[in-house]
Order: sequence, then structure tokens, then C-alpha cells
Amino acid sequence: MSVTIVDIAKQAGVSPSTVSRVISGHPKISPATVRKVKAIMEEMNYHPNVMAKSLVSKVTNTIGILLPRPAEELFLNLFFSEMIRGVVTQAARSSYDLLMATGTTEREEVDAITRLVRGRRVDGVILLYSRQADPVISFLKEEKFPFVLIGRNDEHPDILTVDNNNVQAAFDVTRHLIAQGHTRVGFVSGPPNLTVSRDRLEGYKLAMQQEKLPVHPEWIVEGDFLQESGYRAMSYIMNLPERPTALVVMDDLVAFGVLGGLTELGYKVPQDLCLAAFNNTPMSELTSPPISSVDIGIYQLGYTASQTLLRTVKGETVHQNRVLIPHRFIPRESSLHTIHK
Amino acid sequence: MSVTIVDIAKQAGVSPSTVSRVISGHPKISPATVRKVKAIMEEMNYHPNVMAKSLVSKVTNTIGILLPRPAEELFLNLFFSEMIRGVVTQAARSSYDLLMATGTTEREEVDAITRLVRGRRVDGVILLYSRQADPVISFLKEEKFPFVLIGRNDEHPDILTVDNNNVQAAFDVTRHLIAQGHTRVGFVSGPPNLTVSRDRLEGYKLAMQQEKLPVHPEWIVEGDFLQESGYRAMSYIMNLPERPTALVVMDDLVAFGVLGGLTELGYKVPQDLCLAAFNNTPMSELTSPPISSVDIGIYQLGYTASQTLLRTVKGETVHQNRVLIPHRFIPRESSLHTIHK
DNA sequence: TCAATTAGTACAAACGTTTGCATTTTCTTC
DNA sequence: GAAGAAAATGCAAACGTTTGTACTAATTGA
Repeated sequence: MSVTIVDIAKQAGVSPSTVSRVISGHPKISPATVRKVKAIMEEMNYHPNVMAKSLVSKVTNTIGILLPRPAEELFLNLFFSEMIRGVVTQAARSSYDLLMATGTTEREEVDAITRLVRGRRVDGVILLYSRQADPVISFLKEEKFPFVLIGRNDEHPDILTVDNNNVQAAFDVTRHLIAQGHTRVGFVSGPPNLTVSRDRLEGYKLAMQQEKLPVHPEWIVEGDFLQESGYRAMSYIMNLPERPTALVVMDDLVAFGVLGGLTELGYKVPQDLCLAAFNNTPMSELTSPPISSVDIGIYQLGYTASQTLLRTVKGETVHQNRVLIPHRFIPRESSLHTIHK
Repeated sequence: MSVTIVDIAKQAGVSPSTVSRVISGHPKISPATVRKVKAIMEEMNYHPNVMAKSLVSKVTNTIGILLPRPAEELFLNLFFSEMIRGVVTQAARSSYDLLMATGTTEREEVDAITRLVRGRRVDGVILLYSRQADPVISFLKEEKFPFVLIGRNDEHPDILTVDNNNVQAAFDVTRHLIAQGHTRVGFVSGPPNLTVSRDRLEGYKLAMQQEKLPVHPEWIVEGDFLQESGYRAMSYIMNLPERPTALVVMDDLVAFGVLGGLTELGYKVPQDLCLAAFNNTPMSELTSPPISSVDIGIYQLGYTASQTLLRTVKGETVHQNRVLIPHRFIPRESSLHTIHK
């Protein structure tokens, strides 16, 4: 059926091993043989069987990527597509393929990764975001399997990570609002088990403290990465007796939810409430008003993670195990409103 | 290093073949043996080597998915993430993994697919959208390799497809606008080599003709699936001496571009121009005004495609080779404005 | 001219499974 | 209790590569 290396060998009148060496560019095969074998491969339309190759060489030329767990939902956020795009692009550049793993529960996630790793299906793994107490990380570390985490995990300071300085980013955003005269600034956080949520919350608090502004616990609301949570946060915030005049929001899509709710209730942004968010997904400039957001270089995060992973997989030693991708705050209309005392 | 089937066999005092049969649930292995072997597998933390397994069984439990070519851009449209989500979810349900292939040129695309297919890396392939004269389709057909096309291709009426009735959908949208008194309806199309573009254009024309309305060629503008093209289309349309009062747009994101441009120029939607689009991506209800759109069941398309593919891969004969996913027009504010003569 | 190198190639084992067939063990039945 | 059938398991080949080692032929140096 399928043409194999021995078919080529027979046709060319050489041994299979010679053909194999031609393919892998072995130095001491005579130019004449190389030419002949290559011609025949071309002619017979030969393509190596990847499985057989991997079986003996222990290399798969594939990297695994663990999709966000509640795949049902987070996928709706452009954030992850953009990140995956970065990974795909870089991987393709080294002709690595990408294998997606997914699971709906933490258990299933570990199972999926286990299948990939123990089944020797991939050479390395990329984790798209960082939770505290992540069993996947523990597993990969235990197996000594190459992986890169996009994000950071305090329990494992030694692993390879690609991250932003989220504390600084949140600090910047908050200061931007304070600089316009806001003294009551609220914060819509992400799930508290995500490192990124904690970091940003910390940056926010730091900025408030530095400016000697009070941080009211009721101004801090927990959300996730979906629009609805923004809507909910909004209703809660706007019903507070002494409500904030500005809001820092963990993600654009959530800010969207806030914005939609406000518009629905007849509030004006930024006059009635200033809004600044993170991630700068393409939609943040499509709303009216456009939403101020921190560009964290999502694509870059994915791209760099893939690059770092491939380097370690290929045995190059990576000198710094924690790469930081720079962020940049992009002010837009949603946060441009000066408060006068 | 890695524990193999023979390690298990030794430990259990049986032959490797018995272990293999335990794994695959062979009927005539004694319950006692099954129990013992399973216990030892558990204890020794055994996971089968997927490569070795695939090499002999010729089955990979993996399906390939060809990402949209100008991956750089189309990925920015939530459309594809949503579709992939459908595919992933269904595939995971049958514990199939997903391998992503991509290429920046048509040539690279064919190469990528060839690698997957000839290298026996996947059991089947899903193509996310349909172009005319697609060499990938020709290749897969020639190889008699299982694949499912999301969309339709007139040159290959016999292949497995999952599609919408796009002619009907465009017909519905156009009629919706006409019903509100519009007589000058324009159309922002997609790339003309995509079947979906042609179908929708046809449906639009059909509706116009049925209502005895003129179809002015200058009211038909070509775009792609990105926001910018909407912006461009808008500038062109609004500068026409006799411009349309309503616009049917191939995709939400493009309609976004139109909307943004209009707002920028001080036009009001729907008063100055009515807008209706396709695909009903989550963002269509986030704009102001929200955009009327046809829900084509993107997730369903992906899910069903995966399901269909897995059926054929497993040898079940699929009785209908062309599955249609129902669509539903969702009117929103952007198209709700009645014209009085 | 002959030994010593070197260049080029072939042999065969290995990778970790699956599976058709042979073999052994256990169970029926008379 | 023996013969035959049925159930359970083992043997060995095969899948398509890679790679260490051995071999042959050509080249070199004295």
C-alpha cells in the first residue's frame, strides 16, 4: 500500500539504512547515491511514517497544548485564540505540530496530559495559564517533562515561565485613574486561584496605598473572564451607597459586560464611571466608547512560550527561566474623564 | 525507563500478548487474569506507547484540522475559535485528540496536510471552510483519505460536508430588510473564491429579484472577514451618488467595521443605514446598536463535522453525505428601522 | 606493492505494540 | 477416565523506522 523506506531502497538498489541516512542528511553518503535516492523518493512520492520514526527516535516533533478547562466558555474570549495563534505560528516555523488536549474537570485534564506525556505523543507541553495548586504542573515536574507555563506559579519558582509583570501593569492602570482625580477606584477581579488575578489585585492595592487612598473591600468584586460577570459586578457596584467613580477590570470582555449594563441603565461612560481593563483584545477598541486597556502582548506570550519550549526540547539550555513580556497601557475614551474636587 | 507492556507481563507472569488483550478488552481472557494484570498496570503506572500502537494498528485516534490559511488574520475572528471549540469538544468525547496543521501559502497547506496524511499521523481531516479549486480537497480525495468539509464545494458534490443553507439564509436577511420598506439594499461580500460568499450573494440577488428590485452592481462590494474591510466598504458605499439605505454584510466583524466607520462620520444606525450580518458571533450583541445577524450554529457546524468524520473513520456508513445545520435570523436594533416612501 | 586509512554502504537489532495461529489447560460428556 | 470441545494463553512475526557496528572498496603513504 503505502510506500516505505524499503521500497525506495529496493528501487534504488541500496539498503534501507542508506535511504534513512539520505533522509536525515548523514554526512558520508556519496553525492551520487544521495541524488539517486532523492530522485526515487520524489518519483515514488515517499513520505516517512511518523509513527515508526517516533517509535525509535523518541522524538515526535509535536508539542501539546492544554486548552483552558471550562473549554465551553473561555474559548469565547479572544484572549485564548490569540495566544494559541502565537504558539501555532512559532511551532510551525520549526515544523512542529500542535496537539490539543482538553478536559472538563481537573481530573480529566490530568488524564489528558498523562496520555500525551506517558504515551510519548509530544515532546513538550505548553500550559496557557497558571492556577495555584495545579496538579498538572506537579505531574509534569515529577515526570521531568519539558513544559512552559504562560503565567507564574509561586509554588514552583523554578519552572520555565513566560509572563507579564502584572503587578506593575495593574499599578500603572490604577495610577492612571488616580492621576485623573479619582479617589474611589474599584476593582473587578478574576478567579482568585489564578495567579494573574492575585498579581493584578496586588498592583491595584499598591497604587492605592502609595497614594494614601482607602481600599474598600466592597469595591473589590470577583468575576471571571466572561461578559456576564461584568454585568453582575456592575449591578453590585452601582448599588453601593458610596460607589466608586472608576473601575479597573481584569479583562476586556468583562469590561464589555460592565459597559453594556451601564448603558442599559442610562449611565454614561466615562462621565458616570471610568473604566480601564486588561488584555487589549481586538474588541476593546470596537465598543463605544472604546475601552482603555493594557496590551499584554498576548500573541507574544504564546510565541515566546513556544520558542522557549522548543529550545529546551532541543536541548539548548535556557539561561533565564522566567521571561517577562512587556506590557503597555493604551488609554481610550472609557477612562478619560477628569474628576474635580 | 518507561514501563512497557513486557514489564507488566513479566510482573504478572503472563505473556505480552495477554497484557495487550487485557488492554483491548479481548473477550476470552479469564477474569482472574484481567484483574491481576489491571492491578499491576495500575501499580506500575503503565501507559501504552501511542506510537508503537499506531504503528501496528494503523489507527492514531487523532484527527487533523487545517487552520485557516492567513492564520495571521482570520484567527482574530471569533468565528473560527467557536468552530474549533465544537470540533474539540466532540472529538474529546470519543477520546480523539486534535492535531492542528497550518500553512501560510496554499503550497504549505498542501504540504502540511500531506505530512499528516502520508505520515499516517491522523485518521481523518476536517477542513474548516471551502474554497473553489482547493488542491487540499483534490489531494484528500485522490488519497481516499477520510475528511469532512465544513461548507460546500460544487466541484466535488460527492464529498462529506456539513454546511448551512446559505442561499436561504441570505434570502431571509434580505427579505427582512425589504419588508421594512428598503428598496436600495447593498451587499458586502466575502472573498469570491469562498463558496459561502457565492451562496450568500446568490440568496441576496434572489430576494431582490423576487421583489422586483434592481440589483446595482455598485451596491455589491467585496470584503473579507476582517473589520478593516467593513470600514473600506462603508467609505465606498457612503460616497455613492445613490447609496443604499440598507446593507447585508457577510460577517459580524465586518459589520463592526462598517458600524465603526459610520459612527465616526456621524451617521446613525439604523436611521441612516440599516445593517444585517451573518454568523452571530458573540460580539454582535455587544455593539451599540447591536447588530442583527444570522445564527448559523457555528459550534454545531464544528461539532457535527467532527461527529461525521469519526463515524466514517470508524467504518460506520454515513447515509447522507451532506448535512445541513439550520440557521436562524436574529433581528436586533441595527436593522430595525422602517422606511416610509 | 602492500599495509593502513578512509569513504561508503550493508547488516541486524531495537523501539513497543498487535494479532493470527499454535499450544496448553480446563471443562464436558459419555 | 478418556476423548473431544472449549477456553485461555503463549509464540513469533510484523509494523516502518533508526543506528551501532561490521564490512568492502577505494585511496593514501612509504
